[in-house]
Amino acid sequence: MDDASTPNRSPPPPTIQFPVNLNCSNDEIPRRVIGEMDFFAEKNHKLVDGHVDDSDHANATDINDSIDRTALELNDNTGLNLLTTNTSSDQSSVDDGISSNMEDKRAKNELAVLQVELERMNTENQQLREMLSEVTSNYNTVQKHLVTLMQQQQDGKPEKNDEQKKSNGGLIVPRQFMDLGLAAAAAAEVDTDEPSLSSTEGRSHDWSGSPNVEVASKEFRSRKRGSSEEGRRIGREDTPDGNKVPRFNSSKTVDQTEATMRKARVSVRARSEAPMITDGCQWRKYGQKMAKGNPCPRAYYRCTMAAGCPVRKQVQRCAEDRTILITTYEGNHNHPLPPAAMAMASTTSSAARMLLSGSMSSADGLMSSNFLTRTLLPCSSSMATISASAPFPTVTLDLTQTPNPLQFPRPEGQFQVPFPNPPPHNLPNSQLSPLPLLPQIFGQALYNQSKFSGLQMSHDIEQSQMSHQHQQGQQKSLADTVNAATAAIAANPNFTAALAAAITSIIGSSHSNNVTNNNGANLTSATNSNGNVTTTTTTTSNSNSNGNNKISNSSNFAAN
DNA sequence: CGGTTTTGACCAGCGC
DNA sequence: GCGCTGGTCAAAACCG
Repeated sequence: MDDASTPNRSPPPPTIQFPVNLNCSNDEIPRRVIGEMDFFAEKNHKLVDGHVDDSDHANATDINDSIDRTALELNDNTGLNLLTTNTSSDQSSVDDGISSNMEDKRAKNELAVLQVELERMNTENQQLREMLSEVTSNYNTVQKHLVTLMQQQQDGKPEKNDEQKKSNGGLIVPRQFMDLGLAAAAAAEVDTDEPSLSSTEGRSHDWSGSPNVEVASKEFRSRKRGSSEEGRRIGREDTPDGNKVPRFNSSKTVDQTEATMRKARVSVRARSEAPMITDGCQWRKYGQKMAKGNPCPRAYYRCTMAAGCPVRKQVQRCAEDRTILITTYEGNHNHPLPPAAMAMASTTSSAARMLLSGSMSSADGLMSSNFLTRTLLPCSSSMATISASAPFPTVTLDLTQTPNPLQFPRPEGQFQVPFPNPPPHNLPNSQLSPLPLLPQIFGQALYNQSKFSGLQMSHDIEQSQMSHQHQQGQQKSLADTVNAATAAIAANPNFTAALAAAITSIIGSSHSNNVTNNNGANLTSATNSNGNVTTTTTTTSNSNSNGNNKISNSSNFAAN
C-alpha cells in the first residue's frame, strides 16, 4: 500500500507554521511572522541600501517591499525611541519628586514603550492606508476601463454565430466548447465566491486566442467513451440534486458543460512528502487502482463538501520521483468553497477553462505548451504544460520546479487585468481572506506575460471570426489564465506564507473589525529533505488527523 | 453511529 | 472475441 492510498499515515513533514492573525490589536504577531521568515533576505539587503520601490503597482513584490520596509523601520524605531523616551520618562519621574524605585521606573518604561508602539502602529497604519488606496485606485481604473471596453463591445460587434457555424461546416461542437467555457466560468465564480462580472455583457478583448475548433471537436468526438461515462456519472450523481450551476445556458448545455469540463483536467505536480496535497476541500476516497507503468497506486477521490459535487481528483506518486505527488483535478465544484479551497479550485477551473476555450493553438491536436509557460511562468520554462494527446486534455502545473516569484518582472504599464475580485475594502466579510487577493496582487506581475500571449493569440481571433460569446469566453480565459497562474505561484508555500502574512497584516490593519473568516487556518510551509519547497500544508483544525478521515485541510495554495 | 477507507468486482472502451 | 486498462461501485471494515 503506497502512501498515496493512505493519506494520513505518513509522518507529517517538517513544517513551519505562520499563524494568520487578522486581529491587528496584537501587532506583534504579523510583524514577528515577517521577521522570522528569511524568504526575503535579499530584499532586506536592498532595503538597507535605502532603495525602496514606491511603484504604484500593488503587486506582490511591492507589498512585500512595503511590509519589509515597515518591519525594518519599525524595528529601527523601536531601538532608538526606547532610549529617548525612557530618558524623558526618567526626567519626569525626577521632576515629580517620586522615588526612583524600580517598579515605577519599569511602569514608565512600559508606558514609553507603549507610546512608541502606538507611534509605530500609526506609521504602519498610514503606510497600509496608502497601499490600500493605491489598490483601490487601481481597481477603479480597471473598472472604468472595463466599462469602456464593454461599451465599445456593445457598439459594434455583430453576431457571428451563424457565420462561424458555416465556416465550421455546421459543426456545433466548437460553440459548445465556448458555451461550456462560459458556463463553467459561471460555475467557477460560484466556486470561488467571486463577485461576478460575467453578468455584464460584452466584455471582450482581442487579446486572447480562439480555440482550434478542429482540435476541439476532434477531442470532443474522440472522447465517446468518456462521454458515456460522464453521462452515467452525471445522471447518477448530479441530476437528482439539481444543484448544478445553470447560468445562462439550458440544462442540456449545462450537462454538456459538465461533461466537457470534467474531461478537461488539471494536473498539479508538487514535491511533497505528504500523501496528498492539501487544497482546502474535503475528499472522500472511493477507489484505488494500480495504474500501468507506475508501481504506486492511484487513488481516486471525490469532493464531499457538497452532495453531488462532480469534482474528483486522482492522486498518484510519480513513478520516476516518488517525492513528486501528481494530483489531477477534474470538474468544477458546484458549491461555495471555503477560502482555503479557492485558490486550487480557481486554478483547476481556470486552467481547464483556458484549456478548453483558448489555449488550443496548433492543428495537430497538441496544444502549445509555450502558451502556458509564457503566460503563467515567465521565470520557468517547464512549469506548465498542456497535453491534448493524453486521454484527456490536461493542463499540468509543475510546482516541483519552483521559480522565485519575486523575480517576476515588475510590470511597466498601469493597466491591470480586471479580476473579478473587488478590492479588499469592498469584500464582504466572508471573502476577506488573504488569498482571494492574490489574483489582484499578482495580476500586474503577470499581466504583461498574459497580454503578450493574448496578443499573439489575437491573431487567431481575426482569422476565426469569433462570436460575441466566444470573445467573452476568451477574455475570461485571459483573466482565468492569470488566476491560474496566481494560484500556481501561490502554491509555493514559502512565498504564500510570506505573502499571506504580509497581506494579513494589511487586512488586519484595514479591516480588523470585519475580518472574521480566516477559518483559523495556519499557513504552513514545508521543506523536504532536499530543501525543495513542497506544497504540503497542514491544517489547524484537523492537522494530520485520521479523525473521521475527512481530508479537510487548509492549504497553502489557498493560504487563507 | 455516521462517515471514511479498503478492496474486490464490475463496466466500458480500446487495441490486437 | 479477448485481454488490458481506467474508472467506479459497493459491501465490509475501520475509526473517533
